[in-house]
Amino acid sequence: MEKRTRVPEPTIARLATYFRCLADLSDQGVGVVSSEEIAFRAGVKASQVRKDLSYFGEFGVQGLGYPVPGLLKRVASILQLDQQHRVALVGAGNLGTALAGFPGFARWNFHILWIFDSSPARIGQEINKVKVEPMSVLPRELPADLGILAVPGHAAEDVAKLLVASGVSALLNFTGAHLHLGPGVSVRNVDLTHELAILAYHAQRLEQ
Amino acid sequence: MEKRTRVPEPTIARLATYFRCLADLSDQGVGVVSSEEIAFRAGVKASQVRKDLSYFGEFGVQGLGYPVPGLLKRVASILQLDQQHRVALVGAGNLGTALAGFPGFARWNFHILWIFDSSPARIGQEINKVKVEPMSVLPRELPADLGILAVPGHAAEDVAKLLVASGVSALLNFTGAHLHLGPGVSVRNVDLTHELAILAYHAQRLEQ
DNA sequence: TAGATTGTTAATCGATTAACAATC
DNA sequence: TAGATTGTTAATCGATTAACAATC
Repeated sequence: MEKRTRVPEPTIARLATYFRCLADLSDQGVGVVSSEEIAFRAGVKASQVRKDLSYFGEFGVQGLGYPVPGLLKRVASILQLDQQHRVALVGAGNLGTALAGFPGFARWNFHILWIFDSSPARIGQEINKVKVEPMSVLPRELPADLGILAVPGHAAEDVAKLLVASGVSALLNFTGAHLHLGPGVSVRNVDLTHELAILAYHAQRLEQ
Repeated sequence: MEKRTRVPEPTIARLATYFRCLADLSDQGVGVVSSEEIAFRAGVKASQVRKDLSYFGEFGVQGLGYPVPGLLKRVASILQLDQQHRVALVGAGNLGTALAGFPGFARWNFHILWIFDSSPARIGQEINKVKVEPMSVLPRELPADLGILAVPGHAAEDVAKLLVASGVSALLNFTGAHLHLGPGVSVRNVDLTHELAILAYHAQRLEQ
């Protein structure tokens, strides 16, 4: 086992993919799986799977493969998916509302427990059993580890700072704005228009 | 200018970020901008900006910077954002409905013109002025270049193939499933639970 | 002209992949 | 034992960055 090398970010992202594959295999009652099979399902190379897992320990049996239940548990534990996560959502517009009701979150142990918005029309409404609170109560000590930003781009940075001041240490940012935050906060940017733009670029090249 | 080297995928993704920065600058009436300033707004290095742009030509003036209107137009043209895009959406659940009404899409010239779903409860409904059609009409020749997959994971691959058979050459995949499609189709995967899992991993490390 | 900033090269960095010894 | 597959090393590949000559 490799000792405490920094784990590459792409490895973490792939681990989530492996988790999903392993959960499927587990549902199907498969007991042991090879890196080759995981790789095929995840769309990567087998050596990549082995390398990724090796950052965290030795989970396989030579000549045989990986015991599915054991590996599933270990990957879940690495990604903290064996724990309940409390999530604060800011922005109860179109997208925020959809995110609040997204069934995939609960299945992965992510629970949106707070929703904030600045629009009087939305404050007080209930979305998925959570009451929308005014943004003006922020910052407020929140026992949440994760935050989701679904506000307009121009408000992004200010709201991000309020969430961080409320105790959130990782943010999922849907605003498209680049956040200038300190090194103590982890950010993942999801920009839906960017994704379509990238596809538009490729579609044009594929049409020729 | 570099000649016809393959453009790295991360470069294309950053181009979308630059586009947004340039649009902001243009709105503010800024006439000329340096790679340094673009880089700061986009959260990258200045040399990265210059390198990225150099794949497509020379757009700057030495000693001065880049003329904002000109560069904005060029980047828009590279990403095909100067053209209307017709998008087919499959899956009118929680997420699909939110996507259909996402105002960012229209602003970037992406128009969802078709919505398909298999649930009788949803078929015939109107979402954002588009009538939901039964999935059973697919495949059908669609003058669409882009497709969005917002169906449950187990249906993902079948639906993807129907869209491809309908003429779509690029897919935005929200299902979390890995799609085994040929090389003639471009796919971007957006997996919201994966994003939260990655953040959960980092949040744990930041808390120590 | 002096100062500034581009475009491009070459060096660096980091991630992916192939290969294979270890071993079940 | 023979066959299979892991864990790990070393080679490859590709992307980022620094540096600087070109030039406005």
